[in-house]
Amino acid sequence: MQQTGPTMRDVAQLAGVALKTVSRVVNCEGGVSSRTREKVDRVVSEIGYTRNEMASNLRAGRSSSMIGLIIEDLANPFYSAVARGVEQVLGTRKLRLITASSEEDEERERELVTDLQQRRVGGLIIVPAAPDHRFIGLEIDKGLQVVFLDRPATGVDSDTVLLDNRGGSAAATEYLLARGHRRIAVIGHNAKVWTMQERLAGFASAIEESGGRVDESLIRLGPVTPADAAAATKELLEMDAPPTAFFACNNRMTVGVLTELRRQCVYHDIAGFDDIESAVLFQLPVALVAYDPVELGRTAARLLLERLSGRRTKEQLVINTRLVTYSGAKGASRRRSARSLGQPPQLGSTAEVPAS
Amino acid sequence: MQQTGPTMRDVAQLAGVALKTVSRVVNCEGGVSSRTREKVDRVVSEIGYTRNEMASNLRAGRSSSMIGLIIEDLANPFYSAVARGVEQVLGTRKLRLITASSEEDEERERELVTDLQQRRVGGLIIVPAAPDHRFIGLEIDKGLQVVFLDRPATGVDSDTVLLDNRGGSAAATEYLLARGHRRIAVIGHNAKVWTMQERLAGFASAIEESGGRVDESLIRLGPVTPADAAAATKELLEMDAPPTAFFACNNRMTVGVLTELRRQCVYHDIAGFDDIESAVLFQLPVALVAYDPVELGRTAARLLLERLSGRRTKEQLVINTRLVTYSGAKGASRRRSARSLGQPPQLGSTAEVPAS
DNA sequence: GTGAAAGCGCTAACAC
DNA sequence: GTGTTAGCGCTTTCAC
Repeated sequence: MQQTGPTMRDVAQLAGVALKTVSRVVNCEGGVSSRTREKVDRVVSEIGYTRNEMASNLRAGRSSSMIGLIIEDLANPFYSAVARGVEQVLGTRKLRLITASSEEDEERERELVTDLQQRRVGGLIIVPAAPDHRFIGLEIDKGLQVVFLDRPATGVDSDTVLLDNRGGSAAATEYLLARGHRRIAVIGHNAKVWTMQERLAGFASAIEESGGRVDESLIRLGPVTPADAAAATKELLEMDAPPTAFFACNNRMTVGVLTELRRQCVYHDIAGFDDIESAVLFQLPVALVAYDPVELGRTAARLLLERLSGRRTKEQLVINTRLVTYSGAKGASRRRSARSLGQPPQLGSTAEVPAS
Repeated sequence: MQQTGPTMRDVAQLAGVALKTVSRVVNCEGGVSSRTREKVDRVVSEIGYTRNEMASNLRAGRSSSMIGLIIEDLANPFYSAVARGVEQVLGTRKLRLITASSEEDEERERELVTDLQQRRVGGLIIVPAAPDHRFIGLEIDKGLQVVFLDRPATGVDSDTVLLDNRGGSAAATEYLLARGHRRIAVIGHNAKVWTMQERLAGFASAIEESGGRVDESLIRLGPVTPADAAAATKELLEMDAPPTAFFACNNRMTVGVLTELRRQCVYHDIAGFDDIESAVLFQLPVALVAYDPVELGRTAARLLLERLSGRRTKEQLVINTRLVTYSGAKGASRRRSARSLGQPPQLGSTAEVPAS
């Protein structure tokens, strides 16, 4: 773990120049004759000198030129796509990304914030896990720049980037309504999660705008795994007046519902939140709410860069979604038979997509 | 970007103690009376002091207690799972992870290595992109600790963690052979990639061990997207003596082959490298070579920690794979009808799974 | 138990 | 163009 290596002083000594001259050359500051520069450069590559960024940042009173990203789980493709988007934007400014998974654990989230604060990151992008984020408010007051992602933080005011959960869910629901369905089941997980609440709200608003009423007996909240969702689907189908269509609140729910429908050879209409890469191969008709998670990350990173450049206003951006329908037809070579029920993905828009 | 905040001196002054005493308290060094400690702690939380890790590491001559992970693309679920595995192991030692995508670009890879070296990371885990890694050899000689992941690096000698590409491919091929196939097509991408070569070698060895011979006319290398793979499949099926089964060298190829087979309503046997999450729903019989990418990451991280603890030998570990078969039967509630043709996933084994 | 002094590797501010 | 001095925020060393 000891990492010493040659220092600027070593280079200066060997090149027979002053420390500051080496600094000038290494940092391309100019004001050095080309003869001197070459001499220094030669020594640098001879002894394999690498500038110590920690010392550099310390002396200059800068942050560590790193950004922290606290997400739920890096292995989740949604979050890793977000991380990639962040990375893309940061790369243009020579900023590096520290990724850390909170595992939805409130205490771990706090620890990570503290840890990254100690490392003097330039800013933080956080998917809020804790129910209360006032502790981050304190850090923000002390000068930490923060952007919240995917969910709003409670008790704090800072930039936020969200998905259009309501609009997307409403569009999916309208799709099912347009196909004549009046008994639509909803399968989703934990209603405590903000995104889930939003998706339910989108569903409800579409139903109500169509003049219908939400039937609570058709709503099943709680399933986590696809197997849970399949079981819930089975139960729903055994009702006296079973649903004729399904709205699945995320990709795992969609897979679960599809699995059960297929098992029973019942081909009800289904719509779901989140696109699924290999949905073409399901050979079942399904409409999915798609969006670009990489763009979510990029947007958050851009907001953070703006803050680092001095902006102090609070922005809230909503990333649009689009409805993609997979026909399920056997010979279908076109994957997506209808698209963009909402506007195309679009940035900088603070407006939510109205239930069209 | 200026991040000053209160320092230890401020705390010392306000608490009426010496700088060193604050340091002792903050670092839980002991040798401080509880009265003094409490006094210091109070000031710390009053003014919201956070220790500056950069300064701490600098003075102590330590590395930055961060590890760099250079992969191809963080948005690729394979790599993000690897990253998660690395993160899990590092977390136990208060080490943070800097993730960076090389985008398979040789120059970018070099830049990232330099950048992370400048930040004085404790070590590096790299998925080698460049064809030649002698430049990393120089850094290793200077004391950088490196573990290579998923592919061996050429021209350098350091710890390496690989997948059992050959064994997995051989097992997949044997599965097809056991089902009576003698004309097996292979669809894979760029043969310049090491993993692809290994998979082809595994295929060939299985064919040859069965007494058969590899028919070059049935091998299609080049496809990148599923659409490419589908087109290649179409071509193969139009041959005078078409193949009766397919071996797809990665998940995208598998999806492509399946798409085309389904389009033509031809239900040939197919085996592929990489598991696919929603393969149950394909409703097509398929055998996939599965493995645990998180374990790959964990293993690499463990090797790196060992190096950081002083080990100087060179280890090469191979992560086993297993063959998972999806029946494709309509009412199949069991997802996996046969499994573990090879040994179960197992660590620390340097032996390749023999073609069983 | 506590503290004063020195200095990690570098850059800012000023001299020459 | 180049060098000198001071000091970033902390830990080390050693003295009391």
